[in-house]
Amino acid sequence: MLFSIQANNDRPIYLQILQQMKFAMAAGVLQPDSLVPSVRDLARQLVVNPNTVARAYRELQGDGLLQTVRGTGLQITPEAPDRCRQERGRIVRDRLRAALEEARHSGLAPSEVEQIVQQELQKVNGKPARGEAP
Amino acid sequence: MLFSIQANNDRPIYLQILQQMKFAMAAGVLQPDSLVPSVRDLARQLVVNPNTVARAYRELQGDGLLQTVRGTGLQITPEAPDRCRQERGRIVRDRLRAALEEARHSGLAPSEVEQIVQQELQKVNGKPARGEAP
Amino acid sequence: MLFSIQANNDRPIYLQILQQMKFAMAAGVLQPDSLVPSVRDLARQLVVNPNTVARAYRELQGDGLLQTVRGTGLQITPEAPDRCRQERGRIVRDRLRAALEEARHSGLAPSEVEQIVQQELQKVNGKPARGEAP
Amino acid sequence: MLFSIQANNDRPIYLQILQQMKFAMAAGVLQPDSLVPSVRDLARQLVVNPNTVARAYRELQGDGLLQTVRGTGLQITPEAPDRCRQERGRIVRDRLRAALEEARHSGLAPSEVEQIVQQELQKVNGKPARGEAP
DNA sequence: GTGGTCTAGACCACG
DNA sequence: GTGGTCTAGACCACC
Repeated sequence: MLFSIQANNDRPIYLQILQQMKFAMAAGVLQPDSLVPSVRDLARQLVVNPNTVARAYRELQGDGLLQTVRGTGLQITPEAPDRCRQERGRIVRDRLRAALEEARHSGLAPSEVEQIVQQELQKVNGKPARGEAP
Repeated sequence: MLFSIQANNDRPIYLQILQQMKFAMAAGVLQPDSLVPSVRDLARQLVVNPNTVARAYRELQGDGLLQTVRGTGLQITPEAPDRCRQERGRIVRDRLRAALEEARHSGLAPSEVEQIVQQELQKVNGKPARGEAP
Repeated sequence: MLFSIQANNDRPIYLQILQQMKFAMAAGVLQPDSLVPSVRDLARQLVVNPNTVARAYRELQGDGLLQTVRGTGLQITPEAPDRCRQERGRIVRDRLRAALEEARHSGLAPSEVEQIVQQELQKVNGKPARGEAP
Repeated sequence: MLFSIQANNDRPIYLQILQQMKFAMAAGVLQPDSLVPSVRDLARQLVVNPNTVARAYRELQGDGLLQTVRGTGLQITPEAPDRCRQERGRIVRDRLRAALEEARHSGLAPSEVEQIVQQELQKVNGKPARGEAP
């Protein structure tokens, strides 16, 4: 399956779908000109309301990453992969920067912050996804 | 005065106040037994709705970090510094972990993520990037 | 062949076909008693779904502009040219009026609207704007 | 009242709201920093579902013409008037051009098209709004 | 009070 | 079958 949704997350479901689609486009999992899963199908897969999927798709249209093919479905635009690769880096960098700035302003010494970063970095990298060898 | 509020931030104002007060308590900027600014004063200073300050204070009371002194104001509890120092580390760590996990699932290679982390860490610590003078 | 279809246009494809056929009948490009291209042929030519062509033809039948000739195809009716000539004027007038009314309600001054109309009229008629050579 | 909605129009209600707000911003009827009517209020006025209004507002946010002031309402951005003035001209021009190009390709002679344009232009301008003298 | 999110379900146009 | 629009109503966070 393409995506995983966490309903308890503080981030809206439609944004989770949106971002995961962008990441998938950046990674080449979703190719230009191909059709994304239909609103109804994806809604069934993710066990969410079709309107929620439609909203994510609508925003992706607004971003120029999807376009409608009438009566057929939604198609990934040619520009999508490039744009998503760029945005992916930006998203990741921005979120990391925000967390680091907050840490910096917490009163913790830079060395303490750095230590935490290294610890968490190892945890995250050492936590293999989908049963990879550790 | 103490805090800086970003109204356009995605984080609620009352949480910004709350967290910055905790950081100040952890850092010793706010000492036990001393009084925090009145709701109205702080609201005027920060140019926010008094209800917003009141909510932050209410939660700090609920956490046992502030206590009412009848007819006088809100006082920082003796336990506040210790508790805030502990919580500070937890907050910083949690936010960093979340950002790193998101980076991990973005499709970027771990080496790329690490590179971004190092770059941003230097920026935040004020160390010069690419040979800039400090 | 006859028509040009813009799939990304906001107007439905079947209506584009329909209207262009009417215009062709009005102009005499399509003559009474002659046969229109088969659904499949036209669909291939225009690279659209045969259902789409079929729908346009169906509506033209409903309008009395096409009639079936059993085992042979669809034939242009004797009344078609007259009817299309009349309708052509109505279509053009209606669309122009709608655009002008919208312009009227945009808050632009009538003189500004008129200026835009003149400019676009010249462009469309191929007349040179601002002293360009024709 | 600010706007008038035609439910029978072929254009979606949320787009009618959207465009009329843009026109109002362009005309200065809606000023920067002021709040637009609340979703619920406008929905009541127009007798449409609040979600429909919310959708129009959401798209205006996406265009950078509105911004949320949390717990307070939606505010017109400083850039809105300029952007809307520009867009107003573009919208009006585009729609007129489309209608004129269609007229041009209808098979009508340029002189006939021009005649229709002049007639409709007079009608539209001669139709005074809100009881102006003719 | 405000906007934001989500669900449920209906209807329509298009292919 | 597809997406698009609209309605109705619920719940939430924030101010």
